[in-house]
Amino acid sequence: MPELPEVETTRRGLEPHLVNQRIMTVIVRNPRLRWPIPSQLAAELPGQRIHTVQRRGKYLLLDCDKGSLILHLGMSGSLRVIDAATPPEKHDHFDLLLEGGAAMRLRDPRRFGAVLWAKGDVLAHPLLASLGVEPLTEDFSGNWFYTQTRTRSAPIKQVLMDSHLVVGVGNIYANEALFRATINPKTAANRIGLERCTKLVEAVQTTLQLSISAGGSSLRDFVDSNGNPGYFQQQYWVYGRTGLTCKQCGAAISQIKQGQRSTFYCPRCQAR
DNA sequence: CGCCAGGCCTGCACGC
DNA sequence: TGCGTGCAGGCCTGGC
Repeated sequence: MPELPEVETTRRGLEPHLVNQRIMTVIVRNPRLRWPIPSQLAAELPGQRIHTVQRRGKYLLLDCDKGSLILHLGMSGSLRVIDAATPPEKHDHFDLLLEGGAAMRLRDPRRFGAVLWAKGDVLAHPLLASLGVEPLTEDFSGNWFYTQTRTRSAPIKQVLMDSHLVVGVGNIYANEALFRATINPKTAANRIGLERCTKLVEAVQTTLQLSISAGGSSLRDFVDSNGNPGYFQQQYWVYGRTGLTCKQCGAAISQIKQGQRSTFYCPRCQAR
């Protein structure tokens, strides 16, 4: 389940293998992702050079000569750089063959991911244009978050996961950050004061940073890696720990549903 | 067999 | 009226 740290780790792993590489061939084995992979890619991409590998939210952006390739991993997607001769497996839907014999291969069993092509300003693409602030920049501050949430009466967890406000905070890290900030996930966002907003913003940043740092250790093995950099090393405070004891206070971790998503929290540490 | 997990878009209903 | 907001549905497969 790639969240921002996994996407950023993937970006860092891809970057040295892709930048300044020329695309030789595009292989689409199954175009049926969240949206169809554009059929013109196979004709349009070969010959183009990749200039940068960037990230916006959970989208990876490969800036090429004549446009940008937009990649999203959905919830089960992974990207690897492998030898182009490696036989594809069942859910390997998309390859970019590079000069020199390497390939970037997308695997996505559940096909919630996306491969799209944007000409011109990629950030103006409909999927990217209305995204919120990047959580690891100064734009995401306690003051800003406090101001933004005054009109939001929804539970703080759902507001935190609104990608039109702040990007990259998925279910796992929303739960973890709220624990760190000792805020109850059900609290209405506009009932959280400036001080606690600041605490929450810092908790989000700490949670994401720590996770990126953990994922970084697998970067060296990105080529031929399992394609899930960092993901298996996670240590969670609350996520997936229903009924287990809180690592902070020993109370039993609760699980509830919010907006059709599972929420985990410590009823004692996160009382309000 | 049924249910659940996950990201996030789309479409719809609601209130100011 | 129009907009912001919040809710629900849908897309998929693997694992229990």
